[in-house]
This record gives sequence, structure tokens and C-alpha cells, in this order.
Amino acid sequence: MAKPFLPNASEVLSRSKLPLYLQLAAEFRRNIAQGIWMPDQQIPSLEALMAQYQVARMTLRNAIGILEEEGYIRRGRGKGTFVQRNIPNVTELQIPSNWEETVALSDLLGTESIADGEHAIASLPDLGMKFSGQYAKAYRHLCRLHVKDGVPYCFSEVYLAEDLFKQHKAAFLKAAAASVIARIPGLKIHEARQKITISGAGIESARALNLNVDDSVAEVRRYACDKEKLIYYARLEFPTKFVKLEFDLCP
Amino acid sequence: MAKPFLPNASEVLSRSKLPLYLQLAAEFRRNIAQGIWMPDQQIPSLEALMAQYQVARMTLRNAIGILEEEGYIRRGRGKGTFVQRNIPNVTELQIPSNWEETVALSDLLGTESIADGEHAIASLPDLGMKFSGQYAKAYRHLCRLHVKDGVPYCFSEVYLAEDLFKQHKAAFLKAAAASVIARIPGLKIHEARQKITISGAGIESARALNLNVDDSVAEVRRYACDKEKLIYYARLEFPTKFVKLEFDLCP
DNA sequence: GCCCATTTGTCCGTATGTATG
DNA sequence: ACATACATACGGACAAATGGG
Repeated sequence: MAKPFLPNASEVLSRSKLPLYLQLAAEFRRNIAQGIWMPDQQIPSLEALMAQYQVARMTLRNAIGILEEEGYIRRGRGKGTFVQRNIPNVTELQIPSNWEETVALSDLLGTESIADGEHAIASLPDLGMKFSGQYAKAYRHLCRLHVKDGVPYCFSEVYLAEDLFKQHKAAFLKAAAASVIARIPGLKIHEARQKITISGAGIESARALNLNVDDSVAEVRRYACDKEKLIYYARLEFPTKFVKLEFDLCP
Repeated sequence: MAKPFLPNASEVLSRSKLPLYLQLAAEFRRNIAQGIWMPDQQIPSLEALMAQYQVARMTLRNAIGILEEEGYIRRGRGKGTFVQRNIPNVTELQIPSNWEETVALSDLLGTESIADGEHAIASLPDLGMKFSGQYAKAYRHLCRLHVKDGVPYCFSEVYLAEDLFKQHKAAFLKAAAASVIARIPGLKIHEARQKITISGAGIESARALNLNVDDSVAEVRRYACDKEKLIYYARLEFPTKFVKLEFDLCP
């Protein structure tokens, strides 16, 4: 149990390239989310916050102005600043952890095409996971956006075995791939794996998901095989503000 | 399959508060990570990139300068800019998905104290998960940093049932809690759940984890019960650059 | 060696946003 | 509200190195 060296708060705030008032806004949003600043409670005065964080008054006013726009707090001349009772909250989406859940989520979301490949391609990008099975001869590439109640939840690049795609082209162009695969008679999934990492949105996915560039997204890579070959590979991006993963540790 | 409205690239880049050159650096880093820019290949010239992204030459130079510092590319006057062969890669950490893995990870990481509560407290913060069992009378709060090879991997706030803590105080102050709990004779875990979400680092955790404020972290909330009561609750933060979650979808 | 197109490196002037006191 | 300082972003001009004919 050593005592680690830690930089002080001012150093941490100044080494980031993000504008100071946005860093502070993030910290205050956190204070509310974690219940350190409770609903209907008054938050510390500007004087107190200036002393605590060692920043200028205008910087704090800018930061708090953001929280006010977002509806987290209300300010009153001479009264002070108070946390709102009803904090706006987001619908979280459980990332599937088995094939059934994958299909169920696919059924739930609407599908909009962004760019569909017109031709088959010969090879897949790096799976990022162990896979020692067989690849199909050719794949079709689809790029789409999945939506729920008009809100974009998932940007996806899907690769489907060409022969399978051709047999069910209309269905694959209309719905999420896992939904279609699950309803093909006689087709059984024998192997499927998934790897989740967190990265930043690129320009393309930021456009589609209505995010800023480099906003964090959960990147899900997923493949499925039938008895013989890899028939499905997808790289999905979910905005992390929607992402949740909950499970029993004692199954 | 509707055609969604999408803003153009310039709009996406300008609506973010993050400096433009940092957004571009993120996009380029992504191009390399995803194999769009391959090792030893020349990337587009400044002229070409200026046309593609509609930004000034100096802005691109700043962006590319960052990638050069990070060792992703090399530049040569008159020659062009090339992707490096050996991309620096990070060690990913598998987030545990059952109690055994939780204990195994705890065994792996060193533990440094940041702030240990001197006294017992009566109540726990909101679990963020369903739990209908019994709480213990009092809990002890510990705040620590978990390290591997000198690199901070995990910031944790742990709450332990007071009686259990008092019985094994020395052990709990020296090692990660799950490690200690797993080695207490006669103690069996009957229920344990975990919920993972992604949020931004606060000032405290950014200090400890050597991150910037609002850098994305995986927030893991986890509890465990013995036969009668909730004996362990933890809120953990992992820098998302280390986080990986891989599993079989057909168990 | 020489010219030339290409590409990166450097510098200037200006405007805007951020942060301080 | 103001004066000041600094980083960001733009557009332009020119220098320096490279490689091909």
C-alpha cells in the first residue's frame, strides 16, 4: 500500500486541451450524476468555487451556463444556483452478450442504408479476434444506421457471405442482418464471438450518430459462422452515452 | 431503408468545441488503426488533405505533428509522410464477467491507497442496479488505485461490511478487496452483479489514472453478498483505452 | 549536373475564442 | 465591462529537400 504521487487539481485541469470551462462543466455534471450535488440543493457560490478550483469568475460562469442550458441547474439573481429536481436522463441500451440477445436487439432497431456495396469483395478487414475457421469466397459490404424512435443508436458496417446475401437480398437491405439470419430456415449458427472496445467516433460515424468527432463510442466487432464458413462479420459503433452492460457474476 | 439526412464533414468538424487539429489527429489515428492508411504507405499530401477536409494547411500540420510525436508516422521534406511500421499498441485488460475472473484480476493488480475512511458509515451510495436483499449495518469506505507494471489501470471506491473489514483489516488495506474476500475461509458468495457504463473522468479520477478530465472511463459498479447480507460494493473506473470485453456469443 | 514538379517546413498578418485579473 | 495574453485557425508567400527526366 504505497502512497502514489498525484498531481494537484490545477495541473490536471490545465494539461488538457479541452477548454477549461468545458472541463469544469463535465466535473459539475458528474457531481450531479453521482449525487454529490443533490436535487433542490444549492451549489457552492462562485467565490467558493473560485477558491476550490483556482479559476477565474468568468470561467466558472461559462461552465455553469452550460449546465443551465442543459437543464441541470437553475440560477436566480441574488438567490444562488440550485440543482434541478428532474434531471434529463437517457435510455440505456443493453449490449447483447449472446446470440439470442443479438437477434432481439436487431429486431428492435430500424435500419437505414448509408452506403451499400454494389459488388462482392474478396476479403474481410481484420477481425481483431481469434478465428481459425474458414472464410467464404466473397462478401458483400453494407453500411447502415440503426434507429429507435428517430434517435440513431448504432452505426454499422456489415459483411455478409455473398451467396447468402444474394439469396435473401431484399430482406438484408430492409432489416438488421442478425434479424434476417435468425429467420433463414435451416441455417444454424455454430460459432459466434464478439469483442467490445471503446474508441473515438470518426467523421463518418460522428455524422451518422449525431456525435462530435472523437466522442467516445463502444466499438463492437462480431462474427458468426454456420456449419462451414464465416457468414457474418460486423463492426458496430454505439454512442457510449446509451451503452450499458449488466450481468450476473454468479451464473 | 430510408435515406437519412446527414450533415457534411465540415459541419461535423466545426460543431465540436475540441480544437480542429485535435479532431483531425483523432481521425488520422483512426485511419491508421483501421488499416485505411497502411504501414509504410504514403498518406495523402497536405494539398490533398486540405481539399478533402477544407481546412488550412497549418491546421493539418498541427494535426499530423501530433501523430508524429506519438510515433504513428514519419515526415520527410520533399518526400512525403509515411505510416510507421511498428505502431505502438496498448495492453488491453479484459473486464471480468464472472466472480472468478474478478478475483483473478484483483490478484493481478497492485493496490495503492488514496484515501481510506477512518470510520464506519451507515449507508451506501445508489447501487445503480436492482437489489432487493439485506444491507449490513455499517460499511467502511476505501479509495484506491490499482497498478500493473507501474501503470495505473483502475481507480476504485470500495465499501466493505464493517464487521468483515475489522476482522481482516490488514489484508484489506494491502490488497484488492475481491482477492481478500476470496481467501476468507468459510465465506461464500451467493449473489453478485455488475453493471458497466461509460462516462467521463472527474478531476479526482483523472489525477489518479493520469488522464485528462472528461477522458472516457469504463465505470463498473459491482456488489457481492454472502448468505445474508451485501458485504461488498465497489465503483471502479478503468481508462477505456485499456478496456476490452470479449466473449463467446454461443455458450 | 540541371531543371522541374512535388512535398514538407517556416514565417507573417489577421481574426476569433478562451482565460485571467 | 475592460484590458491583456495566449492558443487556435485562416490564407498566403517563400524556402528547402527529394526524386524523375
